[in-house]
Amino acid sequence: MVQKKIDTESKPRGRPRAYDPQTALRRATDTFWRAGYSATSLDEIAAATGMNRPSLYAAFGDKHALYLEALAAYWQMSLAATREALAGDHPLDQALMRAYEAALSIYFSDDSSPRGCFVIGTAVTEALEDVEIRNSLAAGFRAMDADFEARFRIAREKGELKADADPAALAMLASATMQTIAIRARAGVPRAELRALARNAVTVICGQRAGAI
Amino acid sequence: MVQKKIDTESKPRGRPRAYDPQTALRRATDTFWRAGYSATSLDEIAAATGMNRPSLYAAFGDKHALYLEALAAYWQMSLAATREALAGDHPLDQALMRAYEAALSIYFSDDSSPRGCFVIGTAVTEALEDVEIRNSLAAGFRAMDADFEARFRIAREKGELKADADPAALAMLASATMQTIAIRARAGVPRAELRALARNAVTVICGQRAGAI
DNA sequence: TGAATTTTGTACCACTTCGAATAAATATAT
DNA sequence: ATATATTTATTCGAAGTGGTACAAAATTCA
Repeated sequence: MVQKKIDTESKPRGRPRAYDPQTALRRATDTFWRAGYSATSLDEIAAATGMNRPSLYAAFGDKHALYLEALAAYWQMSLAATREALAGDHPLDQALMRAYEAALSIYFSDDSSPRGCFVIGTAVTEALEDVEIRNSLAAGFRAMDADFEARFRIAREKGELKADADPAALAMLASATMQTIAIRARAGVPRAELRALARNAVTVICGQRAGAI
Repeated sequence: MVQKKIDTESKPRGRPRAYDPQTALRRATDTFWRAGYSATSLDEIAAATGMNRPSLYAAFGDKHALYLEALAAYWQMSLAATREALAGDHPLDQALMRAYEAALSIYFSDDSSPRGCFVIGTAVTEALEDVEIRNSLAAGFRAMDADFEARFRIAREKGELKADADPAALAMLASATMQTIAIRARAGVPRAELRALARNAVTVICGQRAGAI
């Protein structure tokens, strides 16, 4: 007699859905990811999700709303991955490398071919003429900067960085490194090369070799 | 009686062109710049250039060929600007800031609104499914990396950097900084903020404050 | 069993897209 | 003048676009 949760147990009235909204959104994301927002047609998304267009509209609204939902979900997943990589008590350089490795496994998550970052690969182009996408971009970058900066602040307190190190400046460089990896992945640079790039960047950022006179 | 140059003086046979290919290409570039490759129609380009579609075809070939030409011209202009900024005998930090200032004045060259980098804003999206664009991207990035690296090598020889500084690693970071500026400009970050970002990055890259213990 | 409800699938619509075919216009050469 | 050469302008067409209307299908409730 215990009603487990409201509406979790009781089946809805009409014809049941033939798709799972979660996986449908993931498939739609994959489709946008390859060709970008404008070059992706609703027919392609319908084919990828196995839904037909009216079902897409019922589930997500129009193409724009669907893309925004995909973008938001990607940010959430992506930022969580970075945050989790930076968490824990690893040394600074290892924590940074964990973040870049996490990013790389997203950028190379497609078996057939590397595709870089969904945000960099699809949202940046649209940002100029689309306020909502532009705002999502700005907010996401701020969040990533903040995550890096928090870690650098901890590092400075722990003595991993000199007392006069600038966490915000280092965070920008860490984000920039993330972005250049995303871009270069889409330009065809192989994963191993990007990993080496990340290692070099980490070395400089941590100040172990960045030589001034 | 002196024939100045072959075919420079002698007018061609038929109806003269109503457009200047140079400015037409520039206008087409501006159009792609705003909305990207896929979202820009030939009609919009025709309107922007004042040409009609058949004339566009006669002059540049199809949409794809036109875009490739615009992309090549942009790379040439953009790389020349960076190279010129890095040339001369300015101190390293000033030379780098000159490069970023040059980039900023390109990214903010439109009076109405900032638009970031043409490459980052339009080519990265298409790179995945378009080999020629992808190759152009890869080559352009290599060229920019090489330009920065050459300057860092000189800096090391001149004693502006420590003897064990890694010019290639620093060049990647310098390129990454350029790219993050390009991306953030398109995301709406104001110019002054990007200039400050560049200054911070230069400070770290030059090793004046990048503090390790 | 039959009514109610929700989703699916087909078909359709108005519009845009790229590309080309064809005719008109404008110049030079003879 | 007339022929020739080249560009411009109009028009067309076939395919694709996002979005919607509507009937068929599949389920629950009474």
